[in-house]
Order: sequence, then structure tokens, then C-alpha cells
Amino acid sequence: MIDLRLVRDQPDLVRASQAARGESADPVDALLAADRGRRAAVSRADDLRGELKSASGAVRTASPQERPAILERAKELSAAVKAAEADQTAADAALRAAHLAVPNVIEDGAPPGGEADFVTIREVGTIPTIEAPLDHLEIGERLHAIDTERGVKVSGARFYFLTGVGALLELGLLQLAMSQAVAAGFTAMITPSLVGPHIMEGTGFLGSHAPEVYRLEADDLYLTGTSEVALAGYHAGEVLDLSAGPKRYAGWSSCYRREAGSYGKDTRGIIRVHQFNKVEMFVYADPADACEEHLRLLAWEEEMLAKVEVPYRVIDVAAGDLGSSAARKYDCEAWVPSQQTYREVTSTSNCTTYQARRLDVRHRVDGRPQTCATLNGTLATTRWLVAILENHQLPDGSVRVPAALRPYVGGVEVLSP
RNA sequence: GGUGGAGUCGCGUAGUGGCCGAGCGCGCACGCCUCGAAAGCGUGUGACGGUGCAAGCCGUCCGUGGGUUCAAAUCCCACCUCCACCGCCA
Repeated sequence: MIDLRLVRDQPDLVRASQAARGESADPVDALLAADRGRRAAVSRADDLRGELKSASGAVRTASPQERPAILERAKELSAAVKAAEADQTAADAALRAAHLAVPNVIEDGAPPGGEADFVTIREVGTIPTIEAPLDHLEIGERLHAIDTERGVKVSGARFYFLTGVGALLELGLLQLAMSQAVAAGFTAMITPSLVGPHIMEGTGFLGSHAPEVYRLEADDLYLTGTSEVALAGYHAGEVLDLSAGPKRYAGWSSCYRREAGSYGKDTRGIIRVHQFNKVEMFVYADPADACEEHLRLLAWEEEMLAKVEVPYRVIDVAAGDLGSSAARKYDCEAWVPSQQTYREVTSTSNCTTYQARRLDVRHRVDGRPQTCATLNGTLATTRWLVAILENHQLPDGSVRVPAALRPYVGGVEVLSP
């Protein structure tokens, strides 16, 4: 949810943000109308309640003769209050619905336009020249590192087993990410993958992402697609002390995604799967520090990418592709030789106060509680194995292991079939 | 899964229909006292919404949501959470 004061005071700023996203300004005007409607309903109910209170007080001090008339008056007021409160409840609900319908106001500088209108900030590393590159599944199968056939047998399409060095490589990658995060001052977290509806709603994943989310009907729980959900919920409803700087968490979790509507896309290998593992950075910060923190998150992602020695580019995601919560988003895309293109391996979002307002996470400024900002960013995921295996493949089908990962695969420099 | 108990203003508690528009203690803040401090004394003490330039004023909040009543922390119903014991179990 965006800051209501911002819409009231600078509606054109919000309308401009909608335009940059390629969306209509109608929800903004609907929000303004709902806000006015609610305030009117609140003051009406307040006034009636005040009258009822004094009438009610008069009931017990009234003389026996006056009593019936006063009681009658109080009953009428009671009914009026009940009606006014119902109106207020309806107005509250209408405001909330209108409020939720407006996505975050984009950060100044975010490129306008749709998915294709991203701006490339930089390209890092050298694209390897590989004669007839094998794709990661081919490599993984030769190394007995990835088994999608049995994944399908056991769980269906888009499931896989990581076996032997494949499993070790993933554990190593995640461990490397966690170690880096902890060294940078993050608190290591292993988070629940199942969360209740209030948290899932609060983080906004039941909006446009709803079809992507697994739901456990019998228990009314949701499987999370990222530890961001649990980490955002971690401090829900709390007032934090951020006087010593941002609260930084690094969450390790398995992530579950239904991948509804992606039939036929990336069906081969482990690029797009229903279950994977991820180390995610999540930060609660003073909104005044959010921009700087966002760039720090990007820098930590790039530090990890440097450790696994794959070429990548950094893109500034266009406004229309930000999702409802993010004000700005930077993706790192690693080079995938078999596809001769870049594929997303990290994504870092500055959600400003949008997510925190929903979850009611605040911090104190001059003793007063204020909504804080939240940010998130990827430090490593199973998908990274695609880039690692493909970029480091050697002509004979073996794979050079980046130095940083060698300790996790028994110290070997090259994985051979 | 079963049975019993409990959820009150940061913490601990009082409170069984109107005097609770929530008391007391602790903690905290400020002031007095003091060379300084402790003790003592006094004052204050949260959140949300509305309104106002502001000081302030008004309203809401006693786990959550309903209900009864002119009036609910208090009575009724449902749910949630915690504690204890029993059963089952990786």
C-alpha cells in the first residue's frame, strides 16, 4: 500500500508513476474518492457515538418520570450508531480495496515502459567462446549431477534430483552465499516454507501472483516461492529499532512455484522448476536509506557472481515490469552459452514502504513510529548451477570448478564424467 | 487429538454491566531536592484514525471476530494464542 498522504498531497506524482508503468490513472482517482468517503463516514459515526454516550449517561441519572423518554431517545441513537458504524466498516473496506489496487510509486529514474524497455547498466566478464556448447542438462547428466527423468517419475514435470556432485555443488553455492552474507553483517536465517494466509496476503503474493502459489487446502497454509515472504512477515506488526542501521537477514529456504501459465517455456533442465533452493537477502531500513541500501544489495549480488566467475549483465528493470511492490528493481542476468543469451539469476527490489505498510512494520523517528522500508535481493539459487555448468564447461564435457566452490566438492578443480 | 486454565496501557497485576472515559506497582522521561548522585517528592507515560499552522481537541483500541444491552474489560457464541496434564508420533 502506498502512503495515503502522498496521494492526497501529490496525486499527479502517483498518476505519473502509473503512466510510466503503462497503467491507467483510474485506480488513483478511485483511491482519492474512497479516502474522502471513508473520512466522511468516520466523522458521521464519531458524532453519533458522542451523542449516544451522553444520552446513555443520562439514563442512569434520570428521574423516574424522565426515564422512558430518555431511554427511547437512547434506543434511537443506538440504532443510528449501529447503522453509521456499518457504513464506516463498508467505507473502510472500500478504502482498503482501492488502496491495494494502486501499485507502488516508482523510484525517480526507473525506466518507463514494459518488459522490453529495460536499461542495461553494465556488462561484466568475458563471454566464453565455446564450440558447440552443451546445455546444462546434458552436462549435468554426463556428470551424474542432475537427474530430471527420475524427478519426473517421482513428482512430475519440472521436478529433478540433484545427485552426487550436483547436490554438493548446490549446497556449496548456498553455503558460499550464506558465508558472504554473514561476513557482511547479515543474520543467517532458516525460514518456514509454509506460511499462513495473513502473511501471504500481507506480502502481496496473493494478488497477481496468486496462481503461482501452492496452497495446502487442508491446513490453510501456503508454500512460499521465496523466503522473502517469511522474512517480511518476521517483523510484521512490530516497531523496530533501526537507530543502529538497517536490519539485514539472509534467509535460506526451499522455494515452491506452480509456474502456472508457463507451459512450454524452459521445459528442459532446471531453469524453471517447481522447487528450488535460495539464499535471499532481506532488509528493513529507514526509508531515507533505502536507495543506498538497494545499491549495496546489488553490489553483494555482484560479489557472489564474481565468486562463481560467470559473465553477466545488470539491468534496470522497466517500470511496467516491476510488480506491484517494487519502486525499482535491478536484475543480474548470467550468460547462458547454450542459449546465447542472458538469463535472470538475481533480482533486487526496493519496496520502499509499500510492503511494510501492509505488514505494519515500523521504526521510531524522533520517538514516533513511522513505516519503514523493505528491500530484498537474491544471493544464490539453484538456477545458478545452469550458468556455472555451462560457462565453465570444457570441450570434453568436463567442468572447471570456480575456485570459491572447490572446497565444497572435495577440492577438485575439474568435474569429469 | 482430549481435558483443564489463562490472555487487561513496555513489564507485573486490580477489575463479574453504568463511579473503568481502565486503578495500583515496576520501568522509563522530565522537574524539585543535592556539590554530584541515590533515596524521597511531584508531573508525565502507548497505538491508530479524524480535525487543526500549532498547543490541543474528538473518537477507537482490555487476544480476534460476532452477539445481547440505552450502556460491555465485565454477559453470550465462535475462533486464535499460550500454559499444564493425558494420548499419539518423526
